[in-house]
Amino acid sequence: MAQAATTSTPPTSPVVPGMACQHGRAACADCKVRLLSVCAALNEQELAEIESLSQSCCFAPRSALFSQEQPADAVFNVTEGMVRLYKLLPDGRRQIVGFALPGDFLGLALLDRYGVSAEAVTETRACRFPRKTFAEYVDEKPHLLRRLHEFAGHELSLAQDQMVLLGRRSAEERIAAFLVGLRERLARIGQSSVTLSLPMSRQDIADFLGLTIETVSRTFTKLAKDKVLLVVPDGARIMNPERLEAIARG
Amino acid sequence: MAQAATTSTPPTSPVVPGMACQHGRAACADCKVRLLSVCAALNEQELAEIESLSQSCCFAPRSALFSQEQPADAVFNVTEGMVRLYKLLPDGRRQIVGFALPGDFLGLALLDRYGVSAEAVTETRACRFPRKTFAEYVDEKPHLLRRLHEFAGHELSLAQDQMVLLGRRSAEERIAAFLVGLRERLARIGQSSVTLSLPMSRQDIADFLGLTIETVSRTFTKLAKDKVLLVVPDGARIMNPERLEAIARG
DNA sequence: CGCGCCATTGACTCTGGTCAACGCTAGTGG
DNA sequence: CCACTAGCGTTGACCAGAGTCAATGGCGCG
Repeated sequence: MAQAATTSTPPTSPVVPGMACQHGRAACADCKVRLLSVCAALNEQELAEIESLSQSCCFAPRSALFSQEQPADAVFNVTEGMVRLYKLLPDGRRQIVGFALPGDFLGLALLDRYGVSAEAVTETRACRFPRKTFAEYVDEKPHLLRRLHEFAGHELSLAQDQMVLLGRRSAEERIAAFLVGLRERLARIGQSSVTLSLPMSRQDIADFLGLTIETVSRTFTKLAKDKVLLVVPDGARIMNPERLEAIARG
Repeated sequence: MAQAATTSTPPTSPVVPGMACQHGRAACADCKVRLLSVCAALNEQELAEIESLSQSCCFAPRSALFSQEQPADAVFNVTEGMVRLYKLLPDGRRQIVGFALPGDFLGLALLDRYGVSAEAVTETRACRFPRKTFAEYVDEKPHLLRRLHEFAGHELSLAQDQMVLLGRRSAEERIAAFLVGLRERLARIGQSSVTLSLPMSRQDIADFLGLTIETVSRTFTKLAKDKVLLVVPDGARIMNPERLEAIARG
């Protein structure tokens, strides 16, 4: 299973090896996702301040950022990669409640314990803030809190859309909505591409959409047979976006 | 279908008839749900201020507080009754994303348009704030924003639990989790009772749990046959809470 | 080369959906 | 006062979409 990320803190460097952090840290001023993230609320001065509160962390695929029910000692700003957020039932059934992309913030609720588990899907980089430090900083920066609240509102809206998907849509509609939604999110962060990259496994997709791996696979095959997509390794090329969107909207 | 609530504003009185508001307004200082609601973040002074910004509204069963996609000109603090929040698919399929109870806040996201529709289930009373006015007030009261954010975090957590329910649980588990969850919420607002009151229709329960009315009915019957519940008009008496909770947790 | 993992496909099952009948209750009007 | 109706909930019979179980294929890696 996923190893725990040993976030040992080298006292002098803001770069934390996490699982295996090869690259040095980019300065916040140069951050590619800055304007997409909560940090867009901050001016130069504040950016420097918050930079000093954070560590840049790398996470290898399948490594955990944090686990459900653990004391929430840190919050994260994802800058690169992809993270799956999930909950487990006692018998092992898993529901993925979201995939976090660059610009997404983990730990919005600022609660004492994590409500979900988070695992890197791909090699992931994130800025890590000790929760208490971060919460204190937020307390003196209302515009940052405002920004966090906007993010929470957006998350809530996505969650409600996902409830509609899980409660009322067919397998084909779920897959279509998933692909359309992911494409939109990737486009918003400047990663639009003819071929949609799907780094997560079929099992991940199934656990996100409330399906089984077999149904996901069959549905991809059907959409490919209908010339809506072309299934490629670790991705899909959307051949007929209008048709896919029509299926997605129900 | 649900009539639109004509929120005609009598210029002198803070009591808005809404659909049919028979009773006068209770002062915020006497508000029964004050400590449960976002208002708990406010001191006496602020309570008076916010009281002057709001109108007390009544909504008859089946009347709309607001509708999805409409411009969000108001936010609400529910003080009495029950509200269903739902989304519709183009073909009429409905997913209820939550039931709001006294103390709940509607319009957390403070966005330009409502993301869901809201309809009174029972006779409902709510404090109505013009969104712009409310947003301006929040901007100068960071501790109120903080409180709103806590509420948003809590909502998000509930939404994630609901995703697990919709994505991974059986019909019986859904019903059990619904009953246990509702009982807990009612207990938290001081409405605990041996017999759980279920003012919403079977169709509402079905649309909340991603089931059909027939499956809801059959599952209630099964739980009754198993002596876990006793089904009564507009409610259920929980005969075996331990068993129900065991089913609910999966 | 062969092992293991993941995805795909097929055959069959089953949970929950669909369709239809029926009953109960509340409201209405003769 | 009671027949009639409308709406909601329950129940039964049947159906279908997705799940389960199992076999196979493809690919990367030791």
